[in-house]
Amino acid sequence: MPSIREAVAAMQAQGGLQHPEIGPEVDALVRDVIGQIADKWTMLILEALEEHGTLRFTQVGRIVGGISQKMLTKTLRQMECDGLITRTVHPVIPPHVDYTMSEIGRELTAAFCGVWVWAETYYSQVDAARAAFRMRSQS
Amino acid sequence: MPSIREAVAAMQAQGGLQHPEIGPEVDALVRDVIGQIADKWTMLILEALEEHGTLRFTQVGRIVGGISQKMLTKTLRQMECDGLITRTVHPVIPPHVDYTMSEIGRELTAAFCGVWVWAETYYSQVDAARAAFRMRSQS
DNA sequence: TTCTATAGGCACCAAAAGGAGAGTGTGATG
DNA sequence: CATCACACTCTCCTTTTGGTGCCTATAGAA
Repeated sequence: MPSIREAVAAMQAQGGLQHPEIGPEVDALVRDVIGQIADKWTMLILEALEEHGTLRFTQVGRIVGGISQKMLTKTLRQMECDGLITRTVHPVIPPHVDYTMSEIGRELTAAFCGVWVWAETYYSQVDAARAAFRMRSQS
Repeated sequence: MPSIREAVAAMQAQGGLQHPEIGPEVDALVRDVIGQIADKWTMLILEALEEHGTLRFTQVGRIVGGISQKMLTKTLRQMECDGLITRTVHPVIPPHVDYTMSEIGRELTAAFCGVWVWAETYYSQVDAARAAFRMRSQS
């Protein structure tokens, strides 16, 4: 199993500064990016777009499911801002807006694939661990 | 939600994994698990443990950096509950508690490696996209 | 004797996230 | 004429998140 060490050497800046050539500002940026994209709705929207290609506003909402209009707007704006998706407005009435994944959005989806597989593989073990934890806490 | 179900099925087809049936309750659980572990502090703590092996409470706090005691306690508890880490209490004074990654914690870290690499690779493009977005918004 | 270190618990408070519902503009449709 | 549809925006409200400071026990050091 390849170590995460090489890939995220910048993160060591906090702990031991074993790689001084990667500055703390890079570390902060990577942290910030992770903080933004490591969001529930972002991942679900990425997945919806990966599945269905180009989608309209309400279509994204329907496919993701359980998301309020407010959060849908906000998350889509953030993703557009970060360059994960492309927003195309057709100036017609009623309004028509298309959302499409960008190249780095596709790359991120591919990178996140492993986490989905992990969840699918281990969710039962996580569930068992939670039950065991509750039993331990009671005694 | 059929979207996740199909996506995971596609991943399994790609990776050669096989699961006979995936119901909506499984989907909800997977969503829940993703929602729990897709957390900033959880990821940083996982990385700290991957880097340094077994750690004590204050060591984790120092290595992660910028985390309050309250959030450290809470996140560690959640991770222990989910079975991502193992907590060992040595009944001595002053108290001594060790935190170690479990097997599924290591698997998750490995699965998440791709996202760290993505962030390392594309953070500059994300930064550029944000600047472009701000320019667009102004005009 | 006094002080320190460890791993938290608990109470209080500020800030942010997030949901519900109403409003908006207008062309097409009944 | 009235209604619908889309893609939002806005306000009000509740819930969650997260920070700060104070508290605990006690062996060993100063």
